Amino acid sequence: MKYDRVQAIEKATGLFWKLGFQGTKMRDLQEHLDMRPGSIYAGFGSKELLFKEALNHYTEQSIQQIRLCASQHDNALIALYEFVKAIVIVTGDTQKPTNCFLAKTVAELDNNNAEISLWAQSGLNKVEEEFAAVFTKAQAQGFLDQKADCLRLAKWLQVQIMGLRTYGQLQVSKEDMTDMLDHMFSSLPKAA
Amino acid sequence: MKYDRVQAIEKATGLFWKLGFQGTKMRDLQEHLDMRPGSIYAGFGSKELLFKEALNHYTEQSIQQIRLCASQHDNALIALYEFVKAIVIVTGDTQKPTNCFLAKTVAELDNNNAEISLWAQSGLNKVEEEFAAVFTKAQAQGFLDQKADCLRLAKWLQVQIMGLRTYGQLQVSKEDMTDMLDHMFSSLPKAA
DNA sequence: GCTATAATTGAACAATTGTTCAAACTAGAA
DNA sequence: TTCTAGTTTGAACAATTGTTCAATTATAGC
Repeated sequence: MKYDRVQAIEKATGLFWKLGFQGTKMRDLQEHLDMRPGSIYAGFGSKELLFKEALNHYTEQSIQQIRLCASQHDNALIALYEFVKAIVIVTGDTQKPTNCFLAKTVAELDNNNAEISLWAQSGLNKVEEEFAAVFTKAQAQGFLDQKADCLRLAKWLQVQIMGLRTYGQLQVSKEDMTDMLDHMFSSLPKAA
Repeated sequence: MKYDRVQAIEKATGLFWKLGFQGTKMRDLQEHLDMRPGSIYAGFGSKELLFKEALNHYTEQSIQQIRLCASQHDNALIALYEFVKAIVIVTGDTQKPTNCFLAKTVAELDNNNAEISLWAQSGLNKVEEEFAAVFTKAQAQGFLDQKADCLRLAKWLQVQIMGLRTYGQLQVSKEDMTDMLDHMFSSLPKAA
């Protein structure tokens, strides 16, 4: 029976996310995906190609999450707040790393793996565009100052999320995290 | 002739910083330090112990930089601004990664290398204490609101730096980085 | 059933990894 | 010079790495 491709990519994403590209060994993947090396290579070509699939999957998933949040709240700014909160405030049961897979990949790999790093950077750009779109929506809704630069705000949000997610790997209380999150969003240029 | 220990640690720090713990191979170190494997092991014990030395060196260096900035400016808030600016705004000639070595280490290593990760976290705590001390100084100088929580501000500053340094790895213009940096510091609770 | 195509298996490979250690070298005291 | 304690050397090792491929098993059309 042929293996379930989507499920395999999901499992690979989880492992790569946690261990990184170099930290994940083919034998870890074999165990985690319950696939033999031949099958993995037949299906994905190489460790690097499978990793790129994982980056793509993660990026698409992230964008879907942003759109879901945007559709669930009348106020686009609150939608962004909830999106970030869901990522940053750890709910004890999930085992997902607090870290951003794309940012982690960019940090891990240098020029020896430039292609993978650029792949991850491209994912971050897509996410940033999505943020900008939601800010524009907030502007149209009248929740955000008309003069605000949405592209710049999207960059700013990326920085904030990267900071919070990196910091979240340390032992920080939920209160401190929520505190910083609230402070962050209260500094946005609200409509007059 | 015996090798120069401090210089070796400095070179090792640069390499580990750029390539990470897993990405740096013993043979890279041998080449970079111009030392044979036997000498490295005689001097440092193992790759892991040398890495810890590098983390210590980086942490001490960072704290010294903060103190230097603090001593060079009458306004402690401006001192912090200049410290962050020097780190985040890339001056073309230096080859230092924009990334924070400690944060990168925490991100790279999971529970399989918990000890090293905790070592890096301890370094981040020391730096955070140093930030808190400078904020307290700013308060004493009357540049910061007396009611401000300096420990909380230190955490906030860590988050901002982590965000900016991670984001700085992408292709961003100096203008955008400076813009975010200025915006960041302008949101501090200045004294009335 | 039979055959042909597709997918899976897992032993094996060459390359790379962190590390060791006997031998060679060095510098200073006698 | 001779002795000795401290260093450095680099070939070698066992373990681990990403990857391959001939053999095996499964699937589907007749």
